[in-house]
This record gives sequence, structure tokens and C-alpha cells, in this order.
Amino acid sequence: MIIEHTSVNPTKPLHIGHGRNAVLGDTVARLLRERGYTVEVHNYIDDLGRQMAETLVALSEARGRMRGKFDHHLGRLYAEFHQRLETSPELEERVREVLRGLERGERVAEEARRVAERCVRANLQTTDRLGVSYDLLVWESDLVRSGLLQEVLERFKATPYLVRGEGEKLGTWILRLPGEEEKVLIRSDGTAVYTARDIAYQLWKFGCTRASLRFRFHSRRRDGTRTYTTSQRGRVMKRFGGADVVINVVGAEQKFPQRVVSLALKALGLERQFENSHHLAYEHVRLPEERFSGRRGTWMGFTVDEVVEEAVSRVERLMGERSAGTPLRRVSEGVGVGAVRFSLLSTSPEKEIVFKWEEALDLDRNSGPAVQYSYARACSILRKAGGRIKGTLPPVFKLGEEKELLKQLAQYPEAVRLAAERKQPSLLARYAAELSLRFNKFYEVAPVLEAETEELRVSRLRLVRGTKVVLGNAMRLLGIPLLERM
RNA sequence: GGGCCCGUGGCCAAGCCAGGACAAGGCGGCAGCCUUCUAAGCUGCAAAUCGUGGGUUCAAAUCCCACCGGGCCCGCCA
Repeated sequence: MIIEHTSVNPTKPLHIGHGRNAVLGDTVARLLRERGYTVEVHNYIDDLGRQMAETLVALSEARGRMRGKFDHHLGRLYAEFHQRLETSPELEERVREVLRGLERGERVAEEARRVAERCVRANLQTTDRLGVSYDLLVWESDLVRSGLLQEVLERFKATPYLVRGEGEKLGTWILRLPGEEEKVLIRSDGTAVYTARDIAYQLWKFGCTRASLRFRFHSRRRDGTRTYTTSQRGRVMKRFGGADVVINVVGAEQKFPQRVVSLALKALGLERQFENSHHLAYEHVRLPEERFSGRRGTWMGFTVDEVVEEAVSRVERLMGERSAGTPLRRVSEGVGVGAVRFSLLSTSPEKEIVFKWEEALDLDRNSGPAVQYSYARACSILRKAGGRIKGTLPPVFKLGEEKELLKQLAQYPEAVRLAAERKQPSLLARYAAELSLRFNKFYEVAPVLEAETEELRVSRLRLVRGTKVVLGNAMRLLGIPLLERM
């Protein structure tokens, strides 16, 4: 299986909405791997688009030194540039000139790649912090130069579905599928629209193209996994691409183009690939009064970097009020990340999230930290119990809380199966929160170490151990850091 | 004009696809619980015409129709 997610233009930092995409895709990848599938995660980098062209012009005009992370720097430049663009027609002409250069693969395309590369490295620092990993970075420039796009377009010209535009659309090539709205794929100036490239990429993902890409090692993620990248100077590697199932994590507003991508496969007679193309759609994260806009810079203050940092410092403040003694930074980092990941996952993707700090950084019940807290409590009990837990006899329980906890533990496999099958991490997030709630109610009324009888003590210890294992597994799948103490 | 998604206590939200017993859970509010395994916890109370109106059914938050409110799509933008 191939899962494509994140795919942010390499001209800006990730805002919290991009964070939703990345965390959603990352968690679905973890879930499907758990279910036994071989999953390859892609992050698509559009280094030839209009945003890139605008950023290059903005960069060439920039005065003064860079502040902070490179992606933030670019994002600010871009927003400033857009204000000037509205009143300066000559800037618009320069942007078009650069865009043409990018299309033709002129020298400016190399500069674009260098700038984008720096931005992607900065973006990866952000996703690393969230525990998100990628197997492959796919660059649009490599896709185009491999001849993939050409090949795919030639293939469509041999079908009755790619037709020459007429009248207002003279000079274009239009994809016209029976019973569907038509879509221009080639502009009258001969350049391909974004959807055309998406179609070519989709075909490559399924291993349905002759043109091949080259790869090389890019960087190592924090969890030790390796990320590769497409590269003109790389090697041909058989391991990438050629999937049976493709899942694209893309915003719900792109339902139409995503539909065109999968229908295009059908038009080429690739029925099975059509059936196995999935658009995992999600609604955006927005502010109470407005949407996030790169052009207007409304994302400022709501980047993933800033949200995570705020989460971590809130946790530190909370820990400062309590008796310390634990390695502060490592714990607060883990709890902050857990809070952000959980809050992005716990709402169903088809629902819009209106960003509010109190909700995004929830540390109370029904949150990432709440789950982490229960896990730490379970670890603490087991630590104090010490040694091996003996006993293979059927457990002796007498309290309702024990039975409720046991029942919840038993439902874990079904929760994972359902979350993976429906590609809905929120189901597992709910499960984990519920399990942590049941565990809390259990340890409140059921002394473990000081249980009345040895039999009961062993039974409860096994229940605590079961909770630790199951909660830990759920947390790993959700990407919520496991902390033995907090 | 055509199409898609959302609408559940003051706020967030599960359940809807596979219709059934008093509609989860959380935040906020109120009242309690720390010489005992971490109070990021636990207990209790108040708070819901499940957007509105029809229909199907023994039974509807859940299925069907219409309407209202919010968001999105229908570009030689991405």
C-alpha cells in the first residue's frame, strides 16, 4: 500500500491544519502496518508550482537577514510579497517568467530545488517532533523530468477520452469521461495542469508506467527509519512504487480532482487500480473568524512548531507547580506532543475543527495526556510490585470496575480492526481514552499492592499489566509517546 | 443553477454506514474526596424538543423526502 500525506508546498511552515493531515496519514499508516500490510509512505513535494515561483521572486527581493527557521522565514516573505503583488503588475510579470522557467526546466528550476530542499528539511524537523515518518519524498521536478507525464499523456491520446478543446478551450486537451464533468488536462500553452501530474503520479504509484524514477537516501528520522528521495542522480530501486492500494490524504475540497484522478485509471482500463484508489478526505482546521491563508499570513501564530511549543511549555508550567523529580524536559515534550496528536486525531476527519487553544492543548480527561497518565500509573504499580507476576490460575475478581476494565481490554483487537478498516484513527483514540477512564475508576476502588488476599493481588496485577500492554500498544499506533513516569 | 460534507446539553463531542431498552464521554458550573499503588485522578448534582417539518417502521439521533443554518466544490488555480 502507498499512503501519500502531508504534501505541503515547500514554501512555508506547517500550520496546524497541515498537522492534521500529517498526523492522520501517519496514524493510518501505523494502523495498516499493524494489520499486516506493507505500507510505503510518500510526501509529495511540489517544487515547480506557482507558490514556488512566487517564493523565488520574493526571495530575490528580500532585504535584511533571515530570522528563525527557514520555513517560517519563507512563509513570512511569501505573505509580505502577496501584499505587494496586488499593487504591482510588474511583479506579476516576473512571477510568470519564473514559472515558465520552472516548467521548461531552466536554471531557475535548480535554484527552486535548492530552496525547496532547505524548506523541506525545516518541515521535517517539525514532523519529526510529532513522530511522523516518511519512506519517500517524491519531487514534482523529478516526476516531470523522468518523462512520466509525457508517457501518460501519450497513453491517453490513444483513448477516445482525451479530446482537443474547441471554442473557448481551443488548443487545450480535455479529459472527457462518459457521464462525468470534463476536465482540462493540458493548457493551450502546452503545460499540464496539476491534476494531470496527479494522474501520472497515481499511475506510477500503481506500477503502471514504463518511465522509472531514481532514488537516493535523504535523511534519517528520529525513530531510526530511513527516508529516501527521488533524485535525478540517484539509483533505480525496485522497492518503491508498484502498490496494490493507494491512499491519498488530501483535503475534502479536492474531492472533484481526486475523483478525476481515479476515474482516469478506469478510462485506461485499469479497473482494479480504480477500485483501489482511495481519497482519505478531511475537513480543514480553521480559526473562529477566518480560514488559514498563506497569502494573508493568517497561519502566523498557529504553526505546528508554535502549537507544540505552547503545549510543551504549558505542561512544564503544570509540572513546576507539582513536586518535580522526573526528567522535566523529556516528559513535558512527550506530554505536549501527545496532547497535540490526540486532539488532531480525536475528531472525525469529516468534521471541521475550529482551533481553540484550550481544546487543542487539553490536558484533562479524554485527552492524550490523560491516556499517558493512566499508562504511567500502571507502570508505577508494576514497578512497585517488582519482579515477575506469578499465577496462571483464573483470576478472582469481585468488583464491577474490574469487570468493566477487563471487558474494555477484550475489545482492543476489534477497535484496531475497525479503525484500520475504516481508516478512522479517531475510533482508536476514543478507545484509548475510554480504556484510561475505566482504568482510573478501577485503581480508585481496587487496591492492588495491598489487596486483601494474595490471590486477589496477583489477579489485579495481571489486570494492571494487561492494561499497560494494551494501552501502550494503542498509544504506539496513535503516535502518543509512552512515558513510564509523569 | 448542479453536487458534496457538517448541524446532538452553555461549549466540544461519540453514537448514524449494519434502526431497538433511561442518548456515551469531556470542558465549564455546583457539592464532596489527598497521613494508603502519582489529585494530569475519583464520587455525586444540575443541564439535550438529537437543526425544522413530513414519511417508512411495532420501534428513528440512526433509513427516505423537503426545508433551514454553516462550510466546501463545480477554473487553461493548486
